[in-house]
Amino acid sequence: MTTPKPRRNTPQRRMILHELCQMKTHPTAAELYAAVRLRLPRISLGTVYRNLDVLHEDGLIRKMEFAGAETRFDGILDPHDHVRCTECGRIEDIYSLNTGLTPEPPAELAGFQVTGHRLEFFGLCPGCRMRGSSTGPPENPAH
Amino acid sequence: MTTPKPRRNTPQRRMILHELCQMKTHPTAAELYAAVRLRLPRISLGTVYRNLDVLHEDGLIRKMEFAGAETRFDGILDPHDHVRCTECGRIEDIYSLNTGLTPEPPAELAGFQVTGHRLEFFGLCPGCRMRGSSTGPPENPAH
DNA sequence: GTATGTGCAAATGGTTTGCAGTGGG
DNA sequence: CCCACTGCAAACCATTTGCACATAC
Repeated sequence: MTTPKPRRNTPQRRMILHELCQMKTHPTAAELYAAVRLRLPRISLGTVYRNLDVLHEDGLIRKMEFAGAETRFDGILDPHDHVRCTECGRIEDIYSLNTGLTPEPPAELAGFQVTGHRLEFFGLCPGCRMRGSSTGPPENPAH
Repeated sequence: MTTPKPRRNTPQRRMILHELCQMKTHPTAAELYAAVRLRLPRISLGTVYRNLDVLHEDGLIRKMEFAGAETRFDGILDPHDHVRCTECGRIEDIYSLNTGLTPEPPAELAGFQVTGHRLEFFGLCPGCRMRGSSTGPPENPAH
């Protein structure tokens, strides 16, 4: 049924996965590109994107798409939610929240066959909070 | 503290709000542009975007930003969640779900001052479900 | 050998912006 | 009569893609 696609173990792919798993942040493709380029100076951003797709398709990494912000990637796979700082874009993991969705979200809603969900909080991270973002809201989260 | 910005009641702005409130779907800027253009043929897409921003800023409409998909707009303001079809992009409102977040989400998470949240489900809408999307998944929702 | 993967550069597509002119209050 | 707003077109920017070459297996 699900014949896995043939994959080649290229240095680029290896290094991308390696660097991603090192990083404790949730880097964007561009940030990861910068990190990988220190080791593989001739790698291209397109290759980073293509490999992130492949790695995600193979279930080796997490791809976190955010509304109105760059996609971020994560080498850690256990399920959790996120808080995102509307000021600086920083992401933190949320494990402890009782979302009322555990252990499983409803299998059906409004006739839709539900295959997944995403719970995302936004606000101000400690840093931005402290330095007082009275300079005005840079982003108006959609809700 | 919060001095409201001076606004002008232009025909374009009036028509955009009017059309949006008529529509029962959650149109994208382009869809709304098409609808408004039937009445105001010389309006530009840029004007639609600018007015949607203004209307959202003034709290008159809802702006729904989705990960990896076009932003959609809504003239209805009461709080609710959404299911989005990963096949055709269709959006349905979810009112009935106990998310464990009501009446208010936590004011603080991981040191963040939480200002909002978004709960989004994805799956297959009745139509796409029926016609069997065995053609392969067109989108790999990030979670 | 072959077809998957790569570097490069150009294309895409939703959204934003600069500018000169318009018109609401 | 001023400044918020408009139409138009170009700019933006994250991401994707076409192509010719390289290389993992």
